[in-house]
Amino acid sequence: MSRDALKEARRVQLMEATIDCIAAHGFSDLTLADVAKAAGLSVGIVNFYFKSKDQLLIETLRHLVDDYIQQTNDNIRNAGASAAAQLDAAIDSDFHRTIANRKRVTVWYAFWGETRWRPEFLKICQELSDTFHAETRKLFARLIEEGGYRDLDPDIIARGFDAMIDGLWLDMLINPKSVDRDAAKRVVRTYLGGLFPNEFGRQRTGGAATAATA
Amino acid sequence: MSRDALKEARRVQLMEATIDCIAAHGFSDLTLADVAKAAGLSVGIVNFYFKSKDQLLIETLRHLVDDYIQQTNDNIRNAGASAAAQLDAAIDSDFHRTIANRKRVTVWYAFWGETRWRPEFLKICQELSDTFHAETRKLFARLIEEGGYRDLDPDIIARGFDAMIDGLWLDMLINPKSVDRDAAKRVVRTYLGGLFPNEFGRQRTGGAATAATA
Amino acid sequence: MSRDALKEARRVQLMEATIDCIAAHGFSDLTLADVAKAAGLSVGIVNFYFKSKDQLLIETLRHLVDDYIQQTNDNIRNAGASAAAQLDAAIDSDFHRTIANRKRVTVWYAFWGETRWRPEFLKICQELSDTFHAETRKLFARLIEEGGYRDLDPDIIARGFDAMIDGLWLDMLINPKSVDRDAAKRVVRTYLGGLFPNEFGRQRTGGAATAATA
Amino acid sequence: MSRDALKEARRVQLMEATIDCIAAHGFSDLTLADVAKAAGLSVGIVNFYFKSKDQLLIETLRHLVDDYIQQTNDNIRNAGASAAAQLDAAIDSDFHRTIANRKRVTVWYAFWGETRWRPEFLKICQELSDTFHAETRKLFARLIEEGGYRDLDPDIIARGFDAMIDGLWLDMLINPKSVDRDAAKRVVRTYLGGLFPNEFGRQRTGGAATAATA
DNA sequence: AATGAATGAGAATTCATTCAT
DNA sequence: AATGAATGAATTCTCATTCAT
Repeated sequence: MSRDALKEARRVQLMEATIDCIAAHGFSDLTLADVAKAAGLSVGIVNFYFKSKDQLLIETLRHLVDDYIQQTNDNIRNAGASAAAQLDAAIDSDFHRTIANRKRVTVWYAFWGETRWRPEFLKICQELSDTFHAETRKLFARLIEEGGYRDLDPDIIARGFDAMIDGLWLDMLINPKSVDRDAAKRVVRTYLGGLFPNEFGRQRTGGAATAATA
Repeated sequence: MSRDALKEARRVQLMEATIDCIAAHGFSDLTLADVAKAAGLSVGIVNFYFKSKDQLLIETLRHLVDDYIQQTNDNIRNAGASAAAQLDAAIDSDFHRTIANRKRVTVWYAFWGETRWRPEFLKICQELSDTFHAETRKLFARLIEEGGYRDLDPDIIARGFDAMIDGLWLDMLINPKSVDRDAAKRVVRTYLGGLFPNEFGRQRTGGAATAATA
Repeated sequence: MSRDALKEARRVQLMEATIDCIAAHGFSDLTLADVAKAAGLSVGIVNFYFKSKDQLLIETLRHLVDDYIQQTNDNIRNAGASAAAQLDAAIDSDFHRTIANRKRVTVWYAFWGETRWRPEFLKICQELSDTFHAETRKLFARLIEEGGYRDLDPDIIARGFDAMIDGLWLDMLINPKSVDRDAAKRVVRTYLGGLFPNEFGRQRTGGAATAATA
Repeated sequence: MSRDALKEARRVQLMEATIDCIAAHGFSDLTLADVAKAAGLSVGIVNFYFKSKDQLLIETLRHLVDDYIQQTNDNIRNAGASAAAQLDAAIDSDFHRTIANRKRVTVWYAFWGETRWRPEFLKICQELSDTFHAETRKLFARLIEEGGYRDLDPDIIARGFDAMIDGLWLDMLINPKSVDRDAAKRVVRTYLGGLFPNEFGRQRTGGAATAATA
């Protein structure tokens, strides 16, 4: 492995360790000593690869965002061509165990909790939010057209869709017993079923698979 | 003022100062010195009225929750008797400026961000979540009955409702320009409009007021 | 003792401890832990009374300067009225054991060594230097007039006087065996003896006392 | 270039880099990383050519001293044969721009400031001091004899001479605007003019050139 | 009840030094 | 010979907590 690649690997190693540590002990109790230990390295190492703790956190958030975007895009791209199928894939993706597991959700909320006072966090979160809103709005616009719906505003529906997912993540965080992955998906599909009965209506249990891929 | 009342007044004063400080500087930068200063008192005071910083935070969260519950209940109680009217009032309440202002939302997310590692926070948040879910589920159950709807699961719909509100708060936190109070309410009403067309349908702009209070 | 006076006393205590520590271990090995220990207090104390280590050093230098100025002024004021007597007192003062002891000289040179990169140090040293140059120039101007000398420039002579004293301090630092207090005074008086034979000439051993107070 | 010569060249390169770094950032902020960077080499290199940071500093001081001695000797040797001419050359030399420039003086004082706690520094400085005192004492002894002076102690005069130069360097460090090279030389010559009127007297501006080379 | 000086544990950060490559 | 990643001890600074007044 080249020296540069090795360096990048170490950085990723440290960012993953940071995520683990936040998940394990929380944001305000995060110490660089813990991170270094989790990465199996020495205390001085973090300040060698990252200018400061702040910088480590910023880059870790960026890492988290990139990861999320890539996985989601992959999952959507693998779905059928119809807007309904892709929305359905988006729902599955957002509650897939590699994305919405307790650790990840925990860390997302940890970052969101600090966002207000860290301009760099905010910027990254805004970018993600904007990117996804644009994406889902496009899907809903296509769905409305493909389904021949009238009087529906894709922007508003997309906002509700995104917000509901974030809110369900919070439920999974706070009430993991009441809200599991499948329950969460059912909730979202009920929302969409009201507005798009042909594509998402009437299936409480089996998902929208049949309709969506039809 | 009695001795106990004075004591309670001091405690409230300190909890409010805590909320202000969290809103101003963040959760992980919160110092008791700041809180004391914001309250116009001396550093030693916090450990006098609260056993520890942790305890102060726990009681502040409780204070926040109580405040939220009381205000929401008041707002719902003042609405009409129908489930639709009360749901409508709940929406208005949740995005009212005394509840969903930037400071409050900021602080909610600050606490939620830490919830995972503080069992006492978690417990309080769970209680709130459960209480409200029970409340909204009841409202939706009544709405379904009152409206003569079939095949709708009040539990699922209530979950989506609660989640969407929390998610919209996050939007207000991250994208205050894109998502303001009115936009947020429209989003929720669009959700309900899909499922309850008679009570919440067809009004994209004016709110559900007409239908709901009918 | 009032609270404010107590606070000031603590500050002085810490500055004196700083001087002791610099004298004992050097400038670049100075740690706040050492200072606190020398003052018989706990580690956190320095940052309680001084904003930072830098600030402690700056104020310590100022303290040192004030001390020096006050002592010197006192010593000069106690001498006779003639310029010669006062210059003689200045020489005695500058090599008096309370001013030019090894500890003090050590610390002066420690600060001078850092002066170049610490604008605040530089400013304080410049002020001292300017103040004293003005003072000695005035004395030499009077001496020239009182003695009826011609073609002597008080400014140049004063510069040489001040410089020689600083340089002799360095000798005392580096070669304490070759240059003691008395030797140093003799050196300065030899300088003055060349220029002011009536007041400082011909006495190699007894000092200028006789002539000066004549 | 032989292996040994190359090695020596690297060592000199690093010592010069050290001098530059001290001049640029100060003694207590000197890091080996800076030195290596200034020398255009890698961090590990210093500990390769010098056993430790301490050793590098000691050898750098030695380097500085050797440089000073060689230049001064050269400058004196090029002067006339008389003691007066050589003393005059010594004065010119000590304030020549290659010796008493701000960078060099800065670094000298940086070392002197640390001298007290570093026995090796002290030893080197003592040697230099002793060497030069012996040298100047010899010159003054010759001057006294050549000029037929009586009752003058060459040892005392030489001490004053050396000290005055060191002190004037301090002035150049602290008050570069008030004390420049020419002013400094005038100050020293005024000192000597008082004691040796025939060789250094009566020229306030033109230097002692005429008398000295006579 | 209230103050605020004092404590000391804990954290980020720096940097001389080592050593595998 | 030279590099630079990695180490870990040391240092400054912060801050919850205590306690004498």
